[in-house]
Amino acid sequence: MLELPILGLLNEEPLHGYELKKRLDATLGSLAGVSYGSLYPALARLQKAAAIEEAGGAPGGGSPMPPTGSIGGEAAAARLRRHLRPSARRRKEYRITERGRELLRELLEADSGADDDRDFALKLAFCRYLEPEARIDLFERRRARLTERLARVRRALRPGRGDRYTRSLIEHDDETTRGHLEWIEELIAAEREARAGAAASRGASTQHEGRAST
Amino acid sequence: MLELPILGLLNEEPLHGYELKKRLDATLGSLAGVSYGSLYPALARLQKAAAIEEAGGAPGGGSPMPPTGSIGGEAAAARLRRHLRPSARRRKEYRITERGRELLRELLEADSGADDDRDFALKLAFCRYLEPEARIDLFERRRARLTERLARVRRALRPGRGDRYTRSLIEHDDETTRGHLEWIEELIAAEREARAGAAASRGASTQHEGRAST
DNA sequence: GTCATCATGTAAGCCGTTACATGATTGC
DNA sequence: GCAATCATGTAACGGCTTACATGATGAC
Repeated sequence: MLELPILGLLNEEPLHGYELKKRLDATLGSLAGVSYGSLYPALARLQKAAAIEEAGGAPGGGSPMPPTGSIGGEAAAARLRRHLRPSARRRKEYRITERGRELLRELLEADSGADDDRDFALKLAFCRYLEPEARIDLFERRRARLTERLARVRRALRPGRGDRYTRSLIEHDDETTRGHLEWIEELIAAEREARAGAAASRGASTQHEGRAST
Repeated sequence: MLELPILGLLNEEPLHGYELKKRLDATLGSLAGVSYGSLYPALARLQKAAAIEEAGGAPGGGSPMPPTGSIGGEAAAARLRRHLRPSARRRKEYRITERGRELLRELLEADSGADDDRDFALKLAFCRYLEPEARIDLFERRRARLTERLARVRRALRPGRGDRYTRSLIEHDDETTRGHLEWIEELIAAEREARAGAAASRGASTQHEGRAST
Protein backbone atom coordinates (compact mmCIF):
# COMPACT_ATOMS: atom_id res chain seq x y z
CA MET A 1 0.00 0.00 0.00
CA LEU A 2 1.78 3.08 -1.17
CA GLU A 3 -1.39 5.08 -0.70
CA LEU A 4 -0.21 5.97 2.78
CA PRO A 5 3.12 7.59 1.85
CA ILE A 6 1.53 9.35 -1.11
CA LEU A 7 -1.18 10.89 1.02
CA GLY A 8 1.35 11.60 3.75
CA LEU A 9 3.54 13.63 1.45
CA LEU A 10 0.65 15.37 -0.26
CA ASN A 11 -0.70 16.33 3.13
CA GLU A 12 2.24 18.71 3.43
CA GLU A 13 2.13 20.24 -0.02
CA PRO A 14 0.84 19.59 -3.53
CA LEU A 15 3.23 17.65 -5.72
CA HIS A 16 3.28 15.97 -9.10
CA GLY A 17 4.09 12.32 -9.65
CA TYR A 18 7.69 12.63 -10.68
CA GLU A 19 8.56 14.83 -7.73
CA LEU A 20 6.59 12.54 -5.47
CA LYS A 21 8.67 9.59 -6.51
CA LYS A 22 11.88 11.51 -5.89
CA ARG A 23 10.79 12.35 -2.36
CA LEU A 24 9.56 8.85 -1.73
CA ASP A 25 12.93 7.48 -2.76
CA ALA A 26 14.95 10.13 -0.96
CA THR A 27 13.25 10.80 2.33
CA LEU A 28 11.83 7.36 2.93
CA GLY A 29 14.64 5.47 1.28
CA SER A 30 14.24 1.73 1.27
CA LEU A 31 11.02 2.18 3.17
CA ALA A 32 9.01 3.19 0.16
CA GLY A 33 10.97 2.77 -3.01
CA VAL A 34 8.42 3.01 -5.78
CA SER A 35 8.51 2.50 -9.51
CA TYR A 36 6.56 4.66 -11.90
CA GLY A 37 4.66 1.62 -12.96
CA SER A 38 2.98 1.49 -9.59
CA LEU A 39 3.05 5.16 -8.65
CA TYR A 40 0.96 6.53 -11.51
CA PRO A 41 -1.74 3.89 -11.27
CA ALA A 42 -1.88 4.55 -7.53
CA LEU A 43 -2.34 8.28 -8.18
CA ALA A 44 -5.09 7.49 -10.65
CA ARG A 45 -6.80 5.25 -8.08
CA LEU A 46 -6.59 7.93 -5.42
CA GLN A 47 -7.97 10.56 -7.76
CA LYS A 48 -10.83 8.29 -8.71
CA ALA A 49 -11.53 7.81 -5.02
CA ALA A 50 -11.59 11.62 -4.65
CA ALA A 51 -8.77 11.46 -2.11
CA ILE A 52 -6.64 13.75 -4.25
CA GLU A 53 -7.38 16.20 -7.02
CA GLU A 54 -5.44 18.00 -9.69
CA ALA A 55 -4.30 21.38 -8.42
CA GLY A 56 -5.14 23.23 -11.59
CA GLY A 57 -7.02 26.32 -10.52
CA ALA A 58 -6.20 28.44 -7.50
CA PRO A 59 -4.15 26.55 -4.93
CA GLY A 60 -3.90 27.59 -1.31
CA GLY A 61 -1.07 29.97 -1.99
CA GLY A 62 1.47 28.53 -4.41
CA SER A 63 2.30 29.88 -7.81
CA PRO A 64 0.74 27.87 -10.62
CA MET A 65 2.99 24.91 -11.21
CA PRO A 66 6.49 26.19 -10.67
CA PRO A 67 8.90 23.79 -12.33
CA THR A 68 11.08 21.49 -10.35
CA GLY A 69 14.35 22.50 -11.91
CA SER A 70 16.31 25.72 -12.12
CA ILE A 71 14.24 27.45 -14.74
CA GLY A 72 13.83 31.18 -14.17
CA GLY A 73 10.45 32.60 -13.35
CA GLU A 74 10.46 34.79 -16.45
CA ALA A 75 11.09 31.95 -18.84
CA ALA A 76 8.37 29.91 -17.19
CA ALA A 77 5.87 32.71 -17.52
CA ALA A 78 6.80 33.19 -21.18
CA ARG A 79 6.33 29.51 -21.83
CA LEU A 80 2.96 29.56 -20.22
CA ARG A 81 1.90 32.56 -22.30
CA ARG A 82 3.11 30.98 -25.52
CA HIS A 83 1.30 27.69 -25.37
CA LEU A 84 -0.45 26.06 -22.51
CA ARG A 85 -2.45 23.50 -24.34
CA PRO A 86 -3.20 20.78 -21.82
CA SER A 87 -1.44 17.98 -23.64
CA ALA A 88 -1.61 14.72 -21.79
CA ARG A 89 2.10 14.93 -21.14
CA ARG A 90 2.20 18.11 -19.08
CA ARG A 91 2.82 17.51 -15.46
CA LYS A 92 -0.07 17.16 -13.11
CA GLU A 93 0.18 18.52 -9.65
CA TYR A 94 -1.98 16.76 -7.09
CA ARG A 95 -3.47 18.18 -3.95
CA ILE A 96 -4.99 16.21 -1.10
CA THR A 97 -8.72 16.62 -0.47
CA GLU A 98 -10.72 16.49 2.71
CA ARG A 99 -11.66 12.92 1.84
CA GLY A 100 -7.96 12.23 1.36
CA ARG A 101 -7.17 13.46 4.84
CA GLU A 102 -9.83 11.14 6.19
CA LEU A 103 -8.35 8.29 4.24
CA LEU A 104 -4.89 9.13 5.53
CA ARG A 105 -6.12 8.96 9.09
CA GLU A 106 -7.90 5.68 8.40
CA LEU A 107 -4.76 4.18 6.91
CA LEU A 108 -2.69 5.33 9.87
CA GLU A 109 -5.15 3.95 12.38
CA ALA A 110 -5.90 0.74 10.52
CA ASP A 111 -4.69 -2.42 12.19
CA SER A 112 -3.81 -4.84 9.46
CA GLY A 113 -3.24 -7.53 12.03
CA ALA A 114 0.06 -8.38 10.42
CA ASP A 115 3.43 -8.11 12.14
CA ASP A 116 5.13 -5.98 9.53
CA ASP A 117 8.15 -3.80 10.30
CA ARG A 118 7.82 -1.88 7.07
CA ASP A 119 4.20 -1.14 7.71
CA PHE A 120 4.93 0.26 11.14
CA ALA A 121 7.89 2.32 9.94
CA LEU A 122 5.73 3.86 7.26
CA LYS A 123 3.03 4.71 9.74
CA LEU A 124 5.55 6.15 12.13
CA ALA A 125 6.88 8.40 9.40
CA PHE A 126 3.49 10.06 9.17
CA CYS A 127 2.04 9.51 12.63
CA ARG A 128 2.45 13.21 13.39
CA TYR A 129 -0.89 13.60 11.63
CA LEU A 130 -2.58 11.48 14.27
CA GLU A 131 -4.02 12.73 17.51
CA PRO A 132 -1.92 11.86 20.56
CA GLU A 133 -4.35 9.18 21.70
CA ALA A 134 -4.42 7.42 18.37
CA ARG A 135 -0.64 7.64 18.21
CA ILE A 136 -0.27 5.92 21.55
CA ASP A 137 -2.71 3.26 20.37
CA LEU A 138 -0.54 2.70 17.32
CA PHE A 139 2.58 2.36 19.46
CA GLU A 140 0.93 0.00 21.90
CA ARG A 141 -0.36 -2.22 19.16
CA ARG A 142 3.16 -2.36 17.82
CA ARG A 143 4.46 -3.29 21.25
CA ALA A 144 1.92 -6.09 21.51
CA ARG A 145 2.99 -7.46 18.14
CA LEU A 146 6.63 -7.33 19.10
CA THR A 147 5.93 -9.12 22.35
CA GLU A 148 4.19 -11.89 20.44
CA ARG A 149 7.08 -12.04 18.05
CA LEU A 150 9.57 -12.34 20.86
CA ALA A 151 7.59 -15.22 22.32
CA ARG A 152 7.55 -16.93 18.95
CA VAL A 153 11.25 -16.45 18.52
CA ARG A 154 11.95 -17.83 21.98
CA ARG A 155 9.81 -20.84 21.21
CA ALA A 156 11.97 -21.48 18.15
CA LEU A 157 15.08 -21.01 20.28
CA ARG A 158 14.29 -24.07 22.39
CA PRO A 159 16.71 -26.96 22.72
CA GLY A 160 19.07 -28.11 20.03
CA ARG A 161 16.81 -27.22 17.13
CA GLY A 162 18.56 -26.44 13.89
CA ASP A 163 22.20 -26.18 12.94
CA ARG A 164 24.48 -23.53 14.34
CA TYR A 165 23.68 -21.04 11.58
CA THR A 166 19.97 -21.26 12.15
CA ARG A 167 20.54 -21.04 15.87
CA SER A 168 22.66 -17.95 15.46
CA LEU A 169 19.97 -16.47 13.24
CA ILE A 170 17.31 -17.03 15.87
CA GLU A 171 19.50 -15.68 18.64
CA HIS A 172 20.17 -12.57 16.63
CA ASP A 173 16.49 -12.27 15.85
CA ASP A 174 15.80 -12.43 19.56
CA GLU A 175 18.28 -9.64 20.20
CA THR A 176 16.93 -7.47 17.40
CA THR A 177 13.37 -7.94 18.57
CA ARG A 178 14.37 -6.94 22.09
CA GLY A 179 15.95 -3.83 20.59
CA HIS A 180 12.70 -3.00 18.82
CA LEU A 181 10.81 -3.47 22.06
CA GLU A 182 13.08 -1.17 24.03
CA TRP A 183 12.72 1.42 21.35
CA ILE A 184 8.95 1.27 21.24
CA GLU A 185 8.89 1.52 25.03
CA GLU A 186 10.89 4.71 24.78
CA LEU A 187 8.54 6.08 22.15
CA ILE A 188 5.56 5.31 24.33
CA ALA A 189 7.17 6.87 27.39
CA ALA A 190 8.07 10.01 25.44
CA GLU A 191 4.54 10.19 24.12
CA ARG A 192 3.03 9.91 27.58
CA GLU A 193 5.37 12.55 28.85
CA ALA A 194 4.47 14.90 26.03
CA ARG A 195 0.81 14.34 26.71
CA ALA A 196 1.25 14.93 30.42
CA GLY A 197 3.23 18.07 29.65
CA ALA A 198 0.55 19.35 27.33
CA ALA A 199 -2.14 18.65 29.91
CA ALA A 200 -0.10 20.42 32.58
CA SER A 201 0.44 23.55 30.54
CA ARG A 202 -3.21 23.58 29.55
CA GLY A 203 -4.09 23.33 33.20
CA ALA A 204 -1.55 25.99 34.23
CA SER A 205 -2.78 28.92 32.20
CA THR A 206 -3.27 27.92 28.61
CA GLN A 207 0.31 28.99 28.14
CA HIS A 208 2.27 27.55 25.34
CA GLU A 209 1.56 24.44 23.45
CA GLY A 210 4.30 22.24 22.08
CA ARG A 211 2.59 20.00 19.63
CA ALA A 212 2.41 20.80 15.96
CA SER A 213 -0.83 19.65 14.48
CA THR A 214 -0.63 20.63 10.83
CA MET B 1 11.21 -17.46 -4.09
CA LEU B 2 10.21 -20.33 -1.90
CA GLU B 3 12.16 -22.70 -4.12
CA LEU B 4 15.11 -22.28 -1.79
CA PRO B 5 13.43 -23.41 1.44
CA ILE B 6 11.66 -26.24 -0.35
CA LEU B 7 14.87 -27.60 -1.79
CA GLY B 8 16.61 -26.96 1.50
CA LEU B 9 14.17 -29.10 3.42
CA LEU B 10 13.99 -31.80 0.78
CA ASN B 11 17.77 -31.98 0.79
CA GLU B 12 17.50 -33.54 4.24
CA GLU B 13 14.73 -35.99 3.58
CA PRO B 14 11.84 -36.66 1.21
CA LEU B 15 8.60 -35.00 2.22
CA HIS B 16 5.14 -34.39 0.83
CA GLY B 17 3.57 -30.98 0.40
CA TYR B 18 1.46 -30.87 3.51
CA GLU B 19 4.31 -31.90 5.76
CA LEU B 20 6.60 -29.48 3.95
CA LYS B 21 4.29 -26.61 4.74
CA LYS B 22 4.15 -27.58 8.39
CA ARG B 23 7.93 -27.57 8.63
CA LEU B 24 8.19 -24.35 6.69
CA ASP B 25 5.79 -22.70 9.10
CA ALA B 26 7.27 -24.26 12.21
CA THR B 27 11.02 -24.27 11.78
CA LEU B 28 11.32 -21.14 9.69
CA GLY B 29 8.45 -19.29 11.24
CA SER B 30 7.79 -15.88 9.82
CA LEU B 31 10.73 -16.38 7.52
CA ALA B 32 8.90 -18.59 5.12
CA GLY B 33 5.24 -18.71 5.89
CA VAL B 34 3.64 -20.27 2.86
CA SER B 35 0.10 -20.90 1.74
CA TYR B 36 -0.93 -24.00 -0.14
CA GLY B 37 -1.87 -21.83 -3.06
CA SER B 38 1.77 -21.06 -3.64
CA LEU B 39 3.35 -24.21 -2.28
CA TYR B 40 1.77 -26.73 -4.62
CA PRO B 41 2.39 -24.73 -7.79
CA ALA B 42 5.98 -24.30 -6.64
CA LEU B 43 6.33 -28.06 -6.21
CA ALA B 44 4.86 -28.56 -9.67
CA ARG B 45 7.34 -26.06 -11.11
CA LEU B 46 10.25 -27.76 -9.41
CA GLN B 47 9.15 -31.16 -10.60
CA LYS B 48 8.80 -29.88 -14.14
CA ALA B 49 12.33 -28.51 -13.86
CA ALA B 50 13.47 -31.98 -12.74
CA ALA B 51 14.77 -30.54 -9.48
CA ILE B 52 12.55 -32.89 -7.51
CA GLU B 53 10.79 -36.14 -8.27
CA GLU B 54 8.06 -38.22 -6.76
CA ALA B 55 9.52 -40.78 -4.40
CA GLY B 56 7.30 -43.58 -5.53
CA GLY B 57 9.62 -46.48 -6.26
CA ALA B 58 12.54 -47.48 -4.11
CA PRO B 59 13.79 -44.65 -1.92
CA GLY B 60 17.20 -44.58 -0.33
CA GLY B 61 16.04 -46.49 2.69
CA GLY B 62 12.67 -45.29 3.90
CA SER B 63 9.53 -47.35 4.11
CA PRO B 64 7.03 -46.56 1.36
CA MET B 65 5.10 -43.49 2.45
CA PRO B 66 4.68 -43.84 6.18
CA PRO B 67 1.84 -41.62 7.29
CA THR B 68 2.43 -38.43 9.23
CA GLY B 69 0.16 -39.18 12.13
CA SER B 70 0.02 -41.85 14.80
CA ILE B 71 -1.28 -44.66 12.67
CA GLY B 72 0.18 -48.03 13.48
CA GLY B 73 2.45 -49.72 10.96
CA GLU B 74 0.19 -52.75 10.74
CA ALA B 75 -2.90 -50.75 9.89
CA ALA B 76 -1.00 -48.83 7.25
CA ALA B 77 0.24 -52.00 5.64
CA ALA B 78 -3.28 -53.39 5.67
CA ARG B 79 -4.61 -50.28 4.01
CA LEU B 80 -1.98 -50.46 1.35
CA ARG B 81 -2.79 -54.10 0.69
CA ARG B 82 -6.51 -53.42 0.45
CA HIS B 83 -6.52 -50.66 -2.11
CA LEU B 84 -3.66 -48.62 -3.42
CA ARG B 85 -5.22 -47.13 -6.49
CA PRO B 86 -3.25 -43.98 -7.24
CA SER B 87 -6.09 -41.53 -6.94
CA ALA B 88 -5.04 -37.98 -7.56
CA ARG B 89 -5.68 -37.20 -3.93
CA ARG B 90 -3.19 -39.53 -2.36
CA ARG B 91 -0.21 -37.78 -0.97
CA LYS B 92 2.87 -37.36 -3.04
CA GLU B 93 6.24 -37.55 -1.44
CA TYR B 94 8.95 -35.61 -3.19
CA ARG B 95 12.64 -36.32 -3.25
CA ILE B 96 15.36 -33.93 -4.39
CA THR B 97 17.30 -34.88 -7.50
CA GLU B 98 20.89 -34.25 -8.47
CA ARG B 99 19.67 -31.36 -10.58
CA GLY B 100 17.81 -30.09 -7.54
CA ARG B 101 20.98 -30.11 -5.47
CA GLU B 102 22.66 -28.07 -8.18
CA LEU B 103 19.75 -25.65 -8.18
CA LEU B 104 19.91 -25.39 -4.40
CA ARG B 105 23.56 -24.45 -4.57
CA GLU B 106 22.87 -21.92 -7.31
CA LEU B 107 20.09 -20.34 -5.30
CA LEU B 108 22.31 -20.15 -2.23
CA GLU B 109 25.19 -18.62 -4.16
CA ALA B 110 23.08 -16.29 -6.29
CA ASP B 111 23.53 -12.61 -5.60
CA SER B 112 20.22 -10.97 -6.27
CA GLY B 113 21.81 -7.59 -5.78
CA ALA B 114 19.01 -6.60 -3.47
CA ASP B 115 19.46 -5.68 0.17
CA ASP B 116 16.93 -8.07 1.60
CA ASP B 117 17.03 -9.29 5.20
CA ARG B 118 14.59 -12.09 4.54
CA ASP B 119 16.59 -13.32 1.62
CA PHE B 120 19.76 -13.50 3.66
CA ALA B 121 18.04 -15.16 6.60
CA LEU B 122 16.67 -17.81 4.31
CA LYS B 123 20.08 -18.45 2.79
CA LEU B 124 21.67 -18.61 6.20
CA ALA B 125 19.16 -21.22 7.27
CA PHE B 126 20.50 -23.54 4.57
CA CYS B 127 24.05 -22.31 4.07
CA ARG B 128 25.34 -25.47 5.71
CA TYR B 129 25.00 -27.01 2.27
CA LEU B 130 27.54 -24.58 0.86
CA GLU B 131 31.27 -25.11 0.79
CA PRO B 132 33.14 -23.01 3.36
CA GLU B 133 34.50 -20.67 0.69
CA ALA B 134 31.10 -19.99 -0.80
CA ARG B 135 29.68 -19.51 2.67
CA ILE B 136 32.26 -16.86 3.48
CA ASP B 137 31.48 -15.18 0.16
CA LEU B 138 27.83 -15.10 1.12
CA PHE B 139 28.62 -13.57 4.49
CA GLU B 140 30.94 -10.97 3.01
CA ARG B 141 28.42 -9.93 0.41
CA ARG B 142 25.94 -9.49 3.21
CA ARG B 143 28.44 -7.39 5.11
CA ALA B 144 28.98 -5.18 2.07
CA ARG B 145 25.25 -4.66 1.69
CA LEU B 146 24.88 -3.77 5.34
CA THR B 147 27.75 -1.31 5.10
CA GLU B 148 26.06 0.39 2.18
CA ARG B 149 22.82 0.42 4.09
CA LEU B 150 24.46 2.01 7.11
CA ALA B 151 25.92 4.73 4.88
CA ARG B 152 22.49 5.35 3.38
CA VAL B 153 20.88 5.53 6.78
CA ARG B 154 23.54 7.95 8.03
CA ARG B 155 22.97 10.13 4.98
CA ALA B 156 19.29 10.29 5.89
CA LEU B 157 20.25 11.09 9.47
CA ARG B 158 21.83 14.40 8.47
CA PRO B 159 20.71 17.70 9.95
CA GLY B 160 17.16 18.50 10.99
CA ARG B 161 15.52 16.36 8.36
CA GLY B 162 12.11 15.08 9.24
CA ASP B 163 10.03 15.29 12.40
CA ARG B 164 11.04 13.65 15.62
CA TYR B 165 9.30 10.38 14.82
CA THR B 166 11.07 9.99 11.54
CA ARG B 167 14.33 10.95 13.18
CA SER B 168 13.80 8.38 15.90
CA LEU B 169 13.02 5.82 13.23
CA ILE B 170 16.24 6.54 11.40
CA GLU B 171 18.30 6.50 14.58
CA HIS B 172 16.83 3.16 15.51
CA ASP B 173 17.48 1.90 12.00
CA ASP B 174 21.09 2.96 12.40
CA GLU B 175 21.37 1.05 15.64
CA THR B 176 19.71 -2.05 14.22
CA THR B 177 21.94 -1.99 11.17
CA ARG B 178 25.01 -1.75 13.38
CA GLY B 179 23.72 -4.75 15.28
CA HIS B 180 23.41 -6.69 12.04
CA LEU B 181 26.93 -5.70 11.10
CA GLU B 182 28.41 -6.84 14.40
CA TRP B 183 26.61 -10.10 14.05
CA ILE B 184 27.79 -10.76 10.52
CA GLU B 185 31.33 -9.91 11.62
CA GLU B 186 31.05 -12.57 14.28
CA LEU B 187 29.77 -15.07 11.77
CA ILE B 188 32.66 -14.32 9.45
CA ALA B 189 35.18 -14.58 12.25
CA ALA B 190 33.74 -17.90 13.39
CA GLU B 191 33.81 -19.15 9.83
CA ARG B 192 37.46 -18.20 9.37
CA GLU B 193 38.31 -19.86 12.64
CA ALA B 194 36.54 -23.04 11.66
CA ARG B 195 38.36 -23.04 8.36
CA ALA B 196 41.69 -22.48 10.06
CA GLY B 197 40.91 -25.26 12.49
CA ALA B 198 40.05 -27.62 9.68
CA ALA B 199 43.22 -26.66 7.84
CA ALA B 200 45.28 -27.21 10.98
CA SER B 201 43.94 -30.67 11.60
CA ARG B 202 44.57 -31.53 7.99
CA GLY B 203 48.04 -30.04 8.32
CA ALA B 204 48.76 -32.15 11.40
CA SER B 205 48.76 -35.28 9.33
CA THR B 206 49.70 -33.87 5.91
CA GLN B 207 52.16 -31.25 7.13
CA HIS B 208 50.84 -28.77 4.62
CA GLU B 209 48.30 -26.01 4.79
CA GLY B 210 45.82 -25.55 2.04
CA ARG B 211 42.45 -24.02 1.35
CA ALA B 212 39.50 -26.11 2.18
CA SER B 213 37.84 -27.07 -1.01
CA THR B 214 35.42 -29.79 -0.15
C1' DG C 1 -21.48 -42.91 9.84
C1' DT C 2 -19.74 -38.85 10.72
C1' DC C 3 -16.44 -35.39 12.19
C1' DA C 4 -11.80 -33.62 12.40
C1' DT C 5 -7.79 -33.66 10.15
C1' DC C 6 -4.77 -34.86 6.50
C1' DA C 7 -3.83 -33.86 1.74
C1' DT C 8 -3.82 -31.83 -2.96
C1' DG C 9 -5.07 -28.82 -5.94
C1' DT C 10 -7.51 -24.56 -8.83
C1' DA C 11 -9.24 -19.70 -9.55
C1' DA C 12 -9.42 -15.00 -8.89
C1' DG C 13 -7.32 -11.13 -7.56
C1' DC C 14 -3.84 -7.87 -5.59
C1' DC C 15 0.08 -5.34 -5.74
C1' DG C 16 4.17 -4.81 -7.24
C1' DT C 17 8.00 -5.02 -10.83
C1' DT C 18 10.55 -4.18 -15.39
C1' DA C 19 10.40 -2.78 -19.98
C1' DC C 20 8.52 -0.04 -23.17
C1' DA C 21 6.37 4.17 -25.44
C1' DT C 22 5.71 8.94 -25.62
C1' DG C 23 6.13 13.73 -25.14
C1' DA C 24 8.00 18.40 -23.03
C1' DT C 25 11.84 21.41 -21.49
C1' DT C 26 16.27 23.10 -21.11
C1' DG C 27 21.16 23.72 -21.74
C1' DC C 28 24.66 23.86 -24.93
C1' DG D 1 19.00 21.06 -33.32
C1' DC D 2 20.27 17.65 -30.20
C1' DA D 3 21.05 15.27 -25.94
C1' DA D 4 19.81 14.96 -21.20
C1' DT D 5 16.43 15.09 -18.10
C1' DC D 6 11.82 15.85 -16.73
C1' DA D 7 7.32 13.78 -16.85
C1' DT D 8 3.43 10.58 -17.62
C1' DG D 9 1.75 6.70 -18.69
C1' DT D 10 0.80 1.36 -20.58
C1' DA D 11 1.72 -3.74 -21.03
C1' DA D 12 3.24 -7.94 -19.64
C1' DC D 13 4.39 -10.58 -16.18
C1' DG D 14 5.52 -12.67 -11.41
C1' DG D 15 4.57 -14.46 -7.17
C1' DC D 16 1.84 -14.61 -3.35
C1' DT D 17 -2.75 -14.55 -0.95
C1' DT D 18 -7.50 -15.96 0.00
C1' DA D 19 -11.30 -18.63 -1.04
C1' DC D 20 -12.95 -22.51 -2.92
C1' DA D 21 -13.38 -27.57 -4.37
C1' DT D 22 -12.31 -32.22 -3.60
C1' DG D 23 -11.11 -36.42 -1.64
C1' DA D 24 -8.84 -39.84 1.88
C1' DT D 25 -8.11 -41.44 6.63
C1' DG D 26 -8.68 -42.31 11.41
C1' DA D 27 -11.08 -41.85 15.81
C1' DC D 28 -15.19 -42.53 18.08
